[in-house]
Parts: sequence; C-alpha cells; structure tokens
Amino acid sequence: MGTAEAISLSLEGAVVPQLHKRLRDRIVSCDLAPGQRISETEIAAAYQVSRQPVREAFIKLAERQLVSIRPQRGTYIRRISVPAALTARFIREAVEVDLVKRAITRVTPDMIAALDAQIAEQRKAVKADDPAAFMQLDETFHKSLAEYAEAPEVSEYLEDLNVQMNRVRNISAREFSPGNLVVQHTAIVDALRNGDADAAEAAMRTHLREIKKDLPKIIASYPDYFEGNEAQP
Amino acid sequence: MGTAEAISLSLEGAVVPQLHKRLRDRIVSCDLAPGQRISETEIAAAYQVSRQPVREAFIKLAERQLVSIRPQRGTYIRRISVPAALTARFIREAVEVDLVKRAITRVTPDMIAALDAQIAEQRKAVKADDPAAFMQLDETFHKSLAEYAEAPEVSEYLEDLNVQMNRVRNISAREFSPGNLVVQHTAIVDALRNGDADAAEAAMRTHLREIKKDLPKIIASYPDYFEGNEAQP
DNA sequence: CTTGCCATACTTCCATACAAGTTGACAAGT
DNA sequence: ACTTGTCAACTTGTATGGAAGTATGGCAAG
Repeated sequence: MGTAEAISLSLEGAVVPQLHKRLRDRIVSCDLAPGQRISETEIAAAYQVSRQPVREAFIKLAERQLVSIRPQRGTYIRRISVPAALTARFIREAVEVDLVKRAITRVTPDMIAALDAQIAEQRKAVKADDPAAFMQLDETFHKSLAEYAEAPEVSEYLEDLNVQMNRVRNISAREFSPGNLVVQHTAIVDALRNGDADAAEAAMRTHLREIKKDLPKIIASYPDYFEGNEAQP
Repeated sequence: MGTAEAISLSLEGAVVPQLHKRLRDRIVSCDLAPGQRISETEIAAAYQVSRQPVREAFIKLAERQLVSIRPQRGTYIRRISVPAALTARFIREAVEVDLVKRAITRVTPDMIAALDAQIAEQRKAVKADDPAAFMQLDETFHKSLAEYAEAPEVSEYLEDLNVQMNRVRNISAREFSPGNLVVQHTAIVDALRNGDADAAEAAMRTHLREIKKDLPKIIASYPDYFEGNEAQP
C-alpha cells in the first residue's frame, strides 16, 4: 500500500529510537493522517525490521497520545481531541504568562536587542510568505522567553502540549494570520522593554488566545482530523 | 533478593497494564527506591510472566521519567531531578492560579459548602495524625478546584507533574506540616467565598510555594533520592 | 433482496530463542 | 604492587512462532 517509500534505517544503534522518531515526524507532518490505520507487520515490512521494535515504538507513541492501540483490532493514528487541545491552550497561557512576568524582572539590554532581532526576522518570513519558516521562528521566540526567565526546562513540558496543535498548523499554516502574531510579539517585547508587567501579561494572554479564533476555521477545513467537537475552556 | 513478595497478577486482561500499574505504584511509594537497579528477568520471574511484557511496562515507565533504561547495562529507578521538581512546581503554580481565578467566576453556594466540608475532613486527618489520608484529601481538593473551574482535564496533566514530588511526600509526609496547608486551603476558600480574585491568587501562590521551604529539608533527609542539587527557579 | 451464520484472514499479545554489548573477577605478565 | 588481557555471567535488543480475539466477506436460509 502507499505508505510512501521507507528510507532504510541506520544499521548502527538501536532500531526502536530511530523508528520512534521517524514515525513521530510522519505523524506530526500528517504524512500519516489522523484516523489512518497502521499495523505492526506493515510498518515492519516497510522498514525491513521485525515486528517487535515496531511494537515498542508504537507503545512510546501511544504514551504521548499520538496513536491509539486497540488490542486485537489495530493501531490508529489518533485524531486531535478538541477538548484536549483547548486544555493544552489554557495551560500554555497560564504558564507563559508567569514566564513573561518572571522574565520582566531579569530584563537586560542584550535581551531586548535579541528579541527585536527575532521579530525582524519574523517580519521577513511574513513578507516572504514562508509559513514554515515563521512557525520555526515563533517556536524559538517562545523558547527564548523561557530561557530569559531562567526556566528553560519549562519549554520541554510545553513542547509535549504543542505537538497536538502543531500537527495541524503544519498543514494549514497560512490560515494563522502570522501578521497578527508578529504585532502581538512586538507588544510583548515592548512591555518587556518598558518593564510593564501588567501590559506584558495582557499582551501574552491576547496572543495565546488568538488560536481560539483560528481553531474553528481549522476544524472546518479538516474535520476528519478532529474528534470531540464540543464546547469547553 | 528482597524485592518483596509478588502478589500474582490477574489471569484475565492484558498483562502489560497490570504490570505497569503495579510497578508504578511501587516506585511512587518508594518500595522501589531511587537508584535501585531492576532487571527484566528479575521482575519477570517475580510476577511469573515472560520478559516481553515486563520490558514493555519498563518502556512506559521510562516515557514518564520513572525509570532509566540503559542498553546492555540495566534499568534503574530514576532519582528525582531537583531542577525538574522545581520546574514542575513552577508550572503547577501558574496553572492553578489561573484555575482558581477561573473558578471564582463560577462560584455557587453548593461549591463553597462542598469545599468547607473538605476542609473539615482535612482538619480531622491532621488531628488524627494520618498523613496518608491527608495527602489523599489534598489531592481531591485541588482536583475539585479544576472541576469547579470547568476544566477537569487539567488535573490529568498536573498529575504527571505531581508524580515526581509525590514519591517523596509519601515517605516524608509528616515533614510537610499539614497544619499549615489546611490554613492555606482555608484562605483559598475564603477568597472564593468573598469573590476576591486577588486574594485567591495570593493565597494559591503562597500555598504552592510552601514546598520550596520543605524541599531542602527533604533533600537533606533523603539525599540518595535526588540528583542535580543546584539552584534553579 | 434481506438477514444471520460461519470460515478465514487479519490484528495485537505473549513466550521463547538468539544476538550483541557491558561489567567484573581473576590470573598472567611487567 | 600494578597493569592488562581474557573469560564468564550478566544486561538489554531483536527475531520469530504461536495463541487469543476481532473484523470481514461469502453463503445459505428466509
């Protein structure tokens, strides 16, 4: 079947981590579509390995809610749970607000300069109409804030939360009005520059609530990628 | 070796989930001590199953940072990373503050009555000097707040964060001065009763920062259970 | 044409065997 | 005394065979 060609794995090093990474990337990029069924034997044949390492990679993916293993039935790429996505957004807002308030007590000129430079690059990506590049820059922007807040490990936790949404953002990147996002990033940096904690919090909240407007459009465009479309946070 | 007796598993139902739960509980309760080495063969023999399901349970535990699988070397119960614990605390504070501010917009008389009742029970547990019972009540208290905020799924995310700390709290429960905690819970409920958002936020923050005072004592009491004792958030 | 049954071809789960790597003891040589 | 090489007893990683359960499609009866 057309599960695309399987570039063979490296012969050195354990197989499970390689498989895990490969499959994870294919899921996040929606090369493996939500709802699609995959089986141990199929993947094993495609990558020329036995079933056991595939199975163990599936277990890791299942722990992160990327696939759903149903005994004796099959393994399926999980659709994105709308309530879970909204919960993830809520948590991210709470954490990043405290993060920026923490960063504001540690402002330095270098820090502001670096953030200004990042925003300039973001503007370029928008003008060049390169959504993929912008997504990358957006990620580094938020990661930088965590570092300036001297709590870099926070990013790792947030990354897990973002995986679900990034799956779709990779597909419908231009529906995210990146122009707005740059303006909002600018507001955050301005608040940092002025040492205005309340303004920073407000700017961050409106920024991270933007997706609540975009989400319905995305769901409308890719209804098969979602499940549990009810009201929630 | 003295890995305690292994009450046999249920014959019906898959083995892996049962093993996963059993081992997880033994780790959280420190029956399996941080740093201790466990092997697939040993656990397999203890529970009368083959190596494969044990191995798969190990993989799940490793995904949640409870064990560390080192190929061809062995599998070890992870020590608690101090930076990770502090990061978890930071995230929890941020999230629970927004949670209680969300709950305050949804206050009802029933809700206040239920929380008052919970606090009464907490007081009883303290008087009875029953730390385990108090820990249970503390968990339900915070879970209730998430439900009253109409964001129940948030608790699930926080649970992952709490696992690491609960490992130690189970051991050194009485070093946590639960009396203080009840007073702080009361302050939170009073703020909700009065509809005072600022007071609620302040009460929640001081409550969740309490552990920053207790942690050094715990580390001093059980230094072998921790790693990476540096300054951080 | 519809409906119920049953064989068959799947799926994941578990057991077992083997492969590859690490560790530690121990003896031989310097 | 100290280093070094070998070997044996571990460890986790992978492959494979069967067991149990589920979906599917054909076929017969109504």
